[in-house]
Amino acid sequence: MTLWLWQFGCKLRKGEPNLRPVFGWIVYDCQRMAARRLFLVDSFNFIFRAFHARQRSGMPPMRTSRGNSTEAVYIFHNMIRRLQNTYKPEYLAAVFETMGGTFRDEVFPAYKANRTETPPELLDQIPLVEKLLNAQRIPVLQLKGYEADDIIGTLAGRAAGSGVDLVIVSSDKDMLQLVNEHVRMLNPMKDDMLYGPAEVVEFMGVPPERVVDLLALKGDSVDNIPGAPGIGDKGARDLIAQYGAVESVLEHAAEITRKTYRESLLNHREQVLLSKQLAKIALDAPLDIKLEDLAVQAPDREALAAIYKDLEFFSFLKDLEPAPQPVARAERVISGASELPEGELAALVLHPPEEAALGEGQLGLCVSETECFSAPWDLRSSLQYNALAVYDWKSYLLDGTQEAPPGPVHDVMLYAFLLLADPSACALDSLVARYLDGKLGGSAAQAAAAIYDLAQKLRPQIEGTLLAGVYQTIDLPLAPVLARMESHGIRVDSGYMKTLSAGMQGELDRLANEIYALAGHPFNINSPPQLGKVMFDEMKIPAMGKTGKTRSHSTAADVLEALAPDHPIAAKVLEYRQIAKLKGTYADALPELIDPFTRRVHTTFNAAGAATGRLSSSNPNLQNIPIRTSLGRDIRAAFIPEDGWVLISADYSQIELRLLAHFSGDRVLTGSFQKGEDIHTRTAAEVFGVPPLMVTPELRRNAKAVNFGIVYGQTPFGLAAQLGISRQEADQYIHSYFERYSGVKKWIDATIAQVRQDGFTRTIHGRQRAIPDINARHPSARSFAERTAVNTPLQGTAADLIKLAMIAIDRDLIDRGMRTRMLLQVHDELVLESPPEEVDAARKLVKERMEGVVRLKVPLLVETCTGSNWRDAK
DNA sequence: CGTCGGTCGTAC
DNA sequence: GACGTACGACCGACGT
Repeated sequence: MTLWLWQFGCKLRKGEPNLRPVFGWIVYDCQRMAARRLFLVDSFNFIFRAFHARQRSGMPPMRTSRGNSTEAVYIFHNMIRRLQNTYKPEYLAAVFETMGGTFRDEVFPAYKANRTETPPELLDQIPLVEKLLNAQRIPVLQLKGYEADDIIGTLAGRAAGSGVDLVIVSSDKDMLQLVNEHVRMLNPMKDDMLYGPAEVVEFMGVPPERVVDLLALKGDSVDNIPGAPGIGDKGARDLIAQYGAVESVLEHAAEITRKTYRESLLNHREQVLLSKQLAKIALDAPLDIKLEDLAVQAPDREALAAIYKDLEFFSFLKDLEPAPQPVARAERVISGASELPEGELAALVLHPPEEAALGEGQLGLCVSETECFSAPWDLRSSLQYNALAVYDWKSYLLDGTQEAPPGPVHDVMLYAFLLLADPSACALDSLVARYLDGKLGGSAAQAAAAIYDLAQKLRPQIEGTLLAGVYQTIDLPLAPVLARMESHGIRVDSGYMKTLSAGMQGELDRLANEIYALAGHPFNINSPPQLGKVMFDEMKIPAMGKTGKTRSHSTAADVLEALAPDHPIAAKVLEYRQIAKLKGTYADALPELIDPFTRRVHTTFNAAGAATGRLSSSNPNLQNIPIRTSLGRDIRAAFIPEDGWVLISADYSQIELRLLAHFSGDRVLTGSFQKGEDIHTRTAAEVFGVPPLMVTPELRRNAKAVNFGIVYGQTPFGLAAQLGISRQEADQYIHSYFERYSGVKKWIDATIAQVRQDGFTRTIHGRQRAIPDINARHPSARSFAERTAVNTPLQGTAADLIKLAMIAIDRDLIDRGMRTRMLLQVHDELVLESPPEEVDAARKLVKERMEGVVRLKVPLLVETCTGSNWRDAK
């Protein structure tokens, strides 16, 4: 049997369980498509520094009840566990030095002569460290005659171009010479600071390839590298900046004006060259290791438990206890590819390795009514079960060039979403409760069994309906497109964002003090109840409205806006709120969500996220980045393209109103779009009975609100509140609108009547949504249902259209071998990034695909803009 | 100390 | 009650 895996999306590495239930030939979970990573731990380096840091801290030494020192073992083991949980590396090894000399001692016997002797209580712990590593099944690398640096350097050289990124875990600045685009250094002693080429320049003042030259000139007392006497850090950096490599500095030694430098270099030429030789990490150690030997494996739990007991690491011991797993059908554990059962169809689930589970994932498989299986899932087992073809699917998602799977593809989440049109009902446990009348078991095998059963139930309900077409032509083909967008992510300028945040904090402090002065005392401005008490009880400002549920005085923006002219505190609270919102939700939150390895922000697009068929975006939500206010647009400016590239934004112009024109066939509205008029100006002219040239900005603004209101089913009350006019005036606006746009009125009435009859509404493509409350007794519930009935076909059809355009654009970009990438979808907008030479072609392609996605009674119009950030690409 | 409903505010 | 679809920050009541 061939089982296909569809590897999707992102976020797994952060430990967020984000499994997508799928049934059939294909399975998908949500794993980022980034390069696999090899973590090499510079073990002694960490052990020494951690040990000495702890000793300096004055804490009492950590011992077992038998009196054995364990602190070095504890700290090291804890660090390894933290690495595994935080970064979920695919490959991991601990690198050690051997006792005895290296080639460096032959060229310079005094090398590292300054090193103090290793204290015996530390030395005694090294075998324990190795024992723990063995129990964790983490390979230990060492090679006689070489230092850990050389082993790491050699593997760094081999990693280049192999598709595997290397992360050196060390706090040794010498190691920075190895850094490049695919090799970074992670310093666990310094809050996991990650050094790429840019950080090396910032920290050392020279690029990685000049780190050796820097050390050769300034020397290193720790390793006893002599360097050039009289030349320190600053001097060395300046000389390198001017002349480059050490050899070149020496060549120009005679022309150096500063006397001490000139003479030092002329007199110590050989010593400097020797220093360079010592500082240089070997890239050619004779290592006999294959990458696959370093793949992370599940630990040997029994062995670990025994060691934890022996060392009295009781907190670690607790983590080892396996979680209880309910068994609902014959469930067994499989251990090898040869045991994979034969079968036509199968449901398969990949449970991501979660935070506490020691980096161990689970694979669940269900092949029949009676049997399901589970197996530990980590990289090693994926390789072992090579029938699962994990990496074929990875490459499919990366470049989209692989063949499609041979059989039908069933995704129960998408089926459920098409059937129910209710995001909250589509989680696997809700589906199990609804359709299987049961409870979801905890194991991956149980989840697979549930998916198997759900697929049997749901597929027949889709079959032969319009929903089958929506599934085949829209939702299923969109899935890999979304996965690619999530995987690409978008760059956020965190330095800029931090500056912005600091400025905002200043403003907040200033405003808070002014507000406290007006109130007479400090209070929590962020708390609506406290603010209400201050403004309406203490300061006796007349209150306007009450909030819905708690019946307390509302402090919402519209209330404060009304009070602002007479009450300075209201104006200041409004300003405070705006800044606090932008700072808390965006400026502070977004930099936190930058993936340290891709250096980009990877949102999750939820295909079952909105009842109308729209997508939703979360972690972070990139569909509500501010644009309306100037300060808000500053946030948007933090979204930037790849260096030297260009952001492209493509917007549907008035897509929902165009769909309204199409559906209603209204003469004025269709005519207006066919002639390419400014739609709000024309509406103002119609509603207010003036010639278009007489429409003032004020009138246009009002007409715009009316147009929006029509799409959302607005009431006179709502329009009045929106525009700050009387109910009677709002009534009049809406009345005139329907008089002039009688086709629209007819369509709205007919749509509501149809939903009353059928109980549901549909998009052009057949996506449907039930609206049971359309016949409800409660007038408010019924009105709500009527507004939903009008809005859903407009919003839902717009969602279907942009999804179809995305599928076409994605296909085109792949077929043409373009480097342009689609990054974001914001309901009626697509954001792409493009290398300069592709920008024009990409703009043309995107506009054509979006405008040509369907033929309506009115044209679709797409505006494209470019810029060096998202704000300017507008 | 964690969960959850309420309020408020961003987006389209 | 009053404008459709989302996500999420913050607060504070409530239960453990």
